[in-house]
Amino acid sequence: MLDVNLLRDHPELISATLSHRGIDGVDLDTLAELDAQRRAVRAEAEALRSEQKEVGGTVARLDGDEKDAAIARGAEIATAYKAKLAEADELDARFEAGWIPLPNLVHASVPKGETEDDNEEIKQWGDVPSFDFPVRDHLELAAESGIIDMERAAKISGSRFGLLTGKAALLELSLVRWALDRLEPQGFTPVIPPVLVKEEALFGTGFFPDDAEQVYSIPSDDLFLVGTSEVSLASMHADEIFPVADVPLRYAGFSTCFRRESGAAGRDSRGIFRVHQFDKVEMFSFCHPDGSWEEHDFLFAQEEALVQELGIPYRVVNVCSGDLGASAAKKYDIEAWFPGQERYREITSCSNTTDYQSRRLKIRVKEDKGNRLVHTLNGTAVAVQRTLVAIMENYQRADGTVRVPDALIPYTGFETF
RNA sequence: GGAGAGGUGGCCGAGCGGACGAAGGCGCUCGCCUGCUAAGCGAGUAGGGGGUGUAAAACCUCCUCGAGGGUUCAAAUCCCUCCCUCUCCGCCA
Repeated sequence: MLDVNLLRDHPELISATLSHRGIDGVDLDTLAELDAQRRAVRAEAEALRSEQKEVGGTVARLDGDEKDAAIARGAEIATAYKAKLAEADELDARFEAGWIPLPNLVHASVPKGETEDDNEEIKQWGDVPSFDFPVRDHLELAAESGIIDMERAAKISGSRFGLLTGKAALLELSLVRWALDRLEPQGFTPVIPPVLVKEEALFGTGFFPDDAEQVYSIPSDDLFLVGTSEVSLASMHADEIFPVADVPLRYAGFSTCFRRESGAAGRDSRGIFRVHQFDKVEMFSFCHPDGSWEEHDFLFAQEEALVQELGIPYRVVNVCSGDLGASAAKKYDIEAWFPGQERYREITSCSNTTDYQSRRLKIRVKEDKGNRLVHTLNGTAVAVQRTLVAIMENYQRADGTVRVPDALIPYTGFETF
């Protein structure tokens, strides 16, 4: 959620962001009028309330006719107050309906564009491997050993579910543990959070109302399955005020992630590249509002270090405005090279959501001159399934086996699979 | 799932219809005092919205005592619904 003061003092910044993001049809003038109106009506209601309290206060001290008169007067004011209050509430609701969906202000360095095709490549790392044998994709590589079983997964759960068995399962655990071991010394506290969350958590992080169609819901219990542990990690500190010394506060959350992938019908339908359920280690940081761009670089540096240690060639893209989520002010994606697809595909992303989430979640840092909203940032450490695919395809050998990246061997206990 | 207890400020804890945003204590901050880590004394110490503004300040006002509704001139206090925590029983990874 944006700061309402922007609408009052700098509406041009909002319109700039909207046009940057390619969103039109938002009537800021009407919103501003509605805002002024709701405040005026709220002020009238408050004046009545103040009078009511004053009159009410005299009732206890009066007797006889005077008391009766005060009670009668109080009743009149109470009626008027309730009516005015209802009017103010209604105006608030109308205002919020227009205000809440507005996305975060985008950073000036975000390229303007509509789809991921407009993302700006800013870096390449590593050498795209060349093979002197026919390249297999991850499913072909898994065929012999059967460590990825799509057919049986479909039997259990339908399409877009995967089953990792044997060494694939062990490799997942190795990846997770390896990532946590790298992050903990950098100040990230490992966390295993709930993945079933309340609506407030999704609203607070900006996934509601914008991406509601991507979220699995459990209507019988009013709970939702998270698409990323970012939701849980951000929400765990809702309504808190940190001492300045406590920030940046960093977590590395490990969780299963659930995504409906609605609208992705037909895309990446092969294997475990895009599935409804996957596992991920996610970095999350609550930091001082003056330091979030540095923190963004810091989180991104962790991502690069991890992918580099795995030795997977990648490129970095600065995600364009149209491909940016509502809560992000800026986002870098790392796209790994997938020999099976012969192109770069996203394996991590790192966003600075500035105060967009913290405003909804009411997370502040204590300062002498009033408390300030923290900035929140998130970044993928390891998206297990996609990383597994990237490893398999990049480390494949002529005989169809795969070499385990050196960094993981101490964790896997095996060198090939 | 069954039975009971309870949710108040950073923490503990009073209040159970009227001057209560809230006694008291602890903690913390500042000052004083005491010639030795300690003690004592004084002051301050929740968050948020709106308004006036000499706009850094100061002032006025409203909201918040788990959440939401209701009763009343008036609710932390009474009623209803929901959520959460704790204890005991049952079940269970």
